[in-house]
Amino acid sequence: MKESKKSIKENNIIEAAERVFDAVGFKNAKMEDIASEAGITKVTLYSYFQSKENLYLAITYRALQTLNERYYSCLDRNKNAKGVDSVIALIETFMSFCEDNFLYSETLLDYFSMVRSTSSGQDKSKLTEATKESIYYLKLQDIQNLPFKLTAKEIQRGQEDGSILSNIDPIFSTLQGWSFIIGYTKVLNANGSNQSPLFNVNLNDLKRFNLKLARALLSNEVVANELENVDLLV
Amino acid sequence: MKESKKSIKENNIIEAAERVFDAVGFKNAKMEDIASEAGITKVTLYSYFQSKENLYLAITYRALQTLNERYYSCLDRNKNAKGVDSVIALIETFMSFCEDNFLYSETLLDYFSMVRSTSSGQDKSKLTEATKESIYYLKLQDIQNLPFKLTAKEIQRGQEDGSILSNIDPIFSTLQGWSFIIGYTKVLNANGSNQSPLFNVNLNDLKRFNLKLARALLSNEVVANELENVDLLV
Amino acid sequence: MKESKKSIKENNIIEAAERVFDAVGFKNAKMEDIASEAGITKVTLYSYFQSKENLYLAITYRALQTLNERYYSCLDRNKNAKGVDSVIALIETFMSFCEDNFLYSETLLDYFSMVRSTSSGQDKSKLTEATKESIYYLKLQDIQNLPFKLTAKEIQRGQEDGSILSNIDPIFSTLQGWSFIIGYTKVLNANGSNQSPLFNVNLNDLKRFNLKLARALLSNEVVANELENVDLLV
Amino acid sequence: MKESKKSIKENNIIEAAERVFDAVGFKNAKMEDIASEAGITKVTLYSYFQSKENLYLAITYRALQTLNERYYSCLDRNKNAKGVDSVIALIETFMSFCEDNFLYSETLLDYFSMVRSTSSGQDKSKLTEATKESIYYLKLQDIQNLPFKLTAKEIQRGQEDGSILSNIDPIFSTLQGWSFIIGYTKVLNANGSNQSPLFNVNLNDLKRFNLKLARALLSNEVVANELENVDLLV
DNA sequence: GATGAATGAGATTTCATTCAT
DNA sequence: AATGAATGAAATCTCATTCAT
Repeated sequence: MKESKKSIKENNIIEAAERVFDAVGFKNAKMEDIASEAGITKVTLYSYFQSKENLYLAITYRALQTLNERYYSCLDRNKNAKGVDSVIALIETFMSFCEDNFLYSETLLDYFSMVRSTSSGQDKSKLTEATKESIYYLKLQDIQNLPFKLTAKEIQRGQEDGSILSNIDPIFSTLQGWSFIIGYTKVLNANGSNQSPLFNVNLNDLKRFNLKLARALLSNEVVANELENVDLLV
Repeated sequence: MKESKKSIKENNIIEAAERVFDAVGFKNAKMEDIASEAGITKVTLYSYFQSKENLYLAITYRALQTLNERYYSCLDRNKNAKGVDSVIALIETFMSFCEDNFLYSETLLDYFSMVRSTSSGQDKSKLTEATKESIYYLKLQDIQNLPFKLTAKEIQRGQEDGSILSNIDPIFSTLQGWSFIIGYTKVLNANGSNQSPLFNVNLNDLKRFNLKLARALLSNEVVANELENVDLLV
Repeated sequence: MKESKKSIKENNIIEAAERVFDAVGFKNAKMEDIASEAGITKVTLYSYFQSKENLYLAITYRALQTLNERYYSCLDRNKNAKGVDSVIALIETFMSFCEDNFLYSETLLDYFSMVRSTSSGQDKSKLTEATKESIYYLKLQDIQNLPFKLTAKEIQRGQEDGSILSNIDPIFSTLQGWSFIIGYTKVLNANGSNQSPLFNVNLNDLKRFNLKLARALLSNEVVANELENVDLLV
Repeated sequence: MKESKKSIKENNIIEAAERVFDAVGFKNAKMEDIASEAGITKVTLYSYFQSKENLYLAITYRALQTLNERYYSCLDRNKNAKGVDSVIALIETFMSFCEDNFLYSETLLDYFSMVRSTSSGQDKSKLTEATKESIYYLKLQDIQNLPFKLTAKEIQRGQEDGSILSNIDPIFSTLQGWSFIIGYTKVLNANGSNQSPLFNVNLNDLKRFNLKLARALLSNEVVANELENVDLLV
């Protein structure tokens, strides 16, 4: 089978799996059902994806790829904009991505929970065999830091064009933004959509607030100064 | 068996389960292993906890109870402090709690992911039967909003004592703080501990920054004004 | 479960398997069907016998044990008879055993085909993994030579009591008898029963002839002399 | 493709299959491996032989054809010899054939085990579909009795030329000889070769003894008389 | 006729969970 | 309440066999 054809088939399967996982969750999803949703047999399914976990990681990989693509196209759209605008747009892109794709956002969060700092040689006892053998687990490691790095680079660009405060640490700020996004997404996912209110709060307001906050932290000298002087006392 | 005795045994089991889940994760943990870690047989284990998920929810319940206790004792410690200090202390309490208890923080995040707004009558298709039948699932629903409510009340107290800006919405701010905490915790858990740096960032700095930020957002008029005027442009 | 109980259950399973194998043959027999014939589930079946081949070898072991028992009781019946009579009775016992138990005789023949001289360290490439791991494969090796040895010993007894010619080699004669038995059994099994004639030959006549021949070879000096003088010319 | 070309290819495949079956046995042999041993693909293999069993029966057919050819050439060599010599030569031919071709002898024995008296209308439940549909299964039925018949005819010739006792039944004796051969072969195959001793017996001695015995049974009046008078007592 | 992909049947395994004693 | 055995659901694997191109 030509690569392209094989790839199409893989895509079909992944999409079928996404529908099933989205509908009933990982645990309840049966390989049999995923296969029949994809219009193939279980064995064929296994010939493409060697385990249920591998299939889940394939979806995770797709999620991250999709996110990365959105990042790149966002960067492209903002290549002439100021750095700070681009950074905010990236954060907004991530948030929107999570709003639009419950499954994707969950897979990404699951993934980041799982890796537990792959940089260091930590104990892998929590990884299942299937995960360790998954080709997608490897592939994910190659691109997992991409959104992070792209954001950090954009912050630097902002510092160069003067739109972002020069005394902030790009890495730190990226991590800070990352934690905003995850926090927002988790709250969002615990809710269902940003249309339905959680405790009477419209989650869209939460998003907007986070974005404003991010912008201020990146570029507002007054805010920066004030923060500098906050006394923690803890 | 007297209640107390039974309760002691339940505790032993839960603690054994915590050790096992902590070591190998939920998926890899076997009921058999948990039973033998607790020094009992599988069937006895089942007589106490009717399913693996129920056991996990029992731990989750314990996690939330523990968190709530820490909240209460934090409130007690700060009953004479200003509202804003108390709120910041609560946030710090939650963060520290997550730092100290990887398993507890994961169970809580899992739980909040799972409930997906129990307030509204959403589809429960992703809940397993075991979860629906779990007594701890019910018990959790009774206390799940407690930390949230306590925080909101403390913000109101802060507004009354003048330490917190009067024009902020306590519910909104609580949710905002909640998302900070979750974001921080997820980043933390993806790392391992706040001692080891992630991308060269000391996570303790991230924590301190978040706390400062929270304090500023609650009480700093200048920051509030600046934020008010941020133009999003997104 | 007490040993006895476990043993009873194992027996039930083996008997169920015998019925199924007898009815449809090894290849066509499904573990599922054997399980349900035994009134248990597949998994339980597997907990007793780890593979289909192991189950088959268990039947083989039973076949050999049964044969051995018949040998012992035959020896007991003939303990006061002359050696030659005992030897002929043993051969007749084996033949009858094969007549009565098509499955058993096939399993034994399969087994002896398979072992290919376990005495020497031959290549085991034809053995499946399941066979190599079978406990019954090991157990069979312990008793596989028993009927052979018992026969040889009985020939010696016959030589001592004068009922068997002193110049024959017990081992050689045993092997010779063995090949008679196998030859008869194979012809028999290719037929179905010794009641239905094969090429118009009543197989019972073949059996009687073989027994007569064996007796003559063991004890008839005239025949021995004649054979001695046969010129092969081949 | 011309018939001859097709036939050559078929031969190649059969020979490849023989190598594989010989090396690892029927059960362990994979069609994939046979195909690649033959330098073709699995599908091509299937276009020539419709099933694994059919392929095995093709080998069986070849075995029987080869045996038959050897019988004919043996007959030819002995067309001027006395009947008894010819019969003994036939038996020796069969035995040597089995010595030389482990796989062939096994296929033949498997085949004769399988047919279970095709003369009568027995239940075919143990035959697989693949066997029933095999063209070689049909072809085998046409020639399966040939060695048997040729032997019987040769015995008759011996009776006519006076070299074989007139009062024996050719069919019965042929069957008797057949069972000798099978018995010898099975013992042989359980051993490996007639060079290596089984229980210290040189299998070549067993062969020679069987041949002598056959000759005596066919032509020696003294032996016949003695046998006549053997008392079975069983 | 050749090829790579797919199918179908059934063996085997793993566990959470339940039963019987 | 404790124990060993059994169950049921689903994952996974192995191959002979078939399909589509």
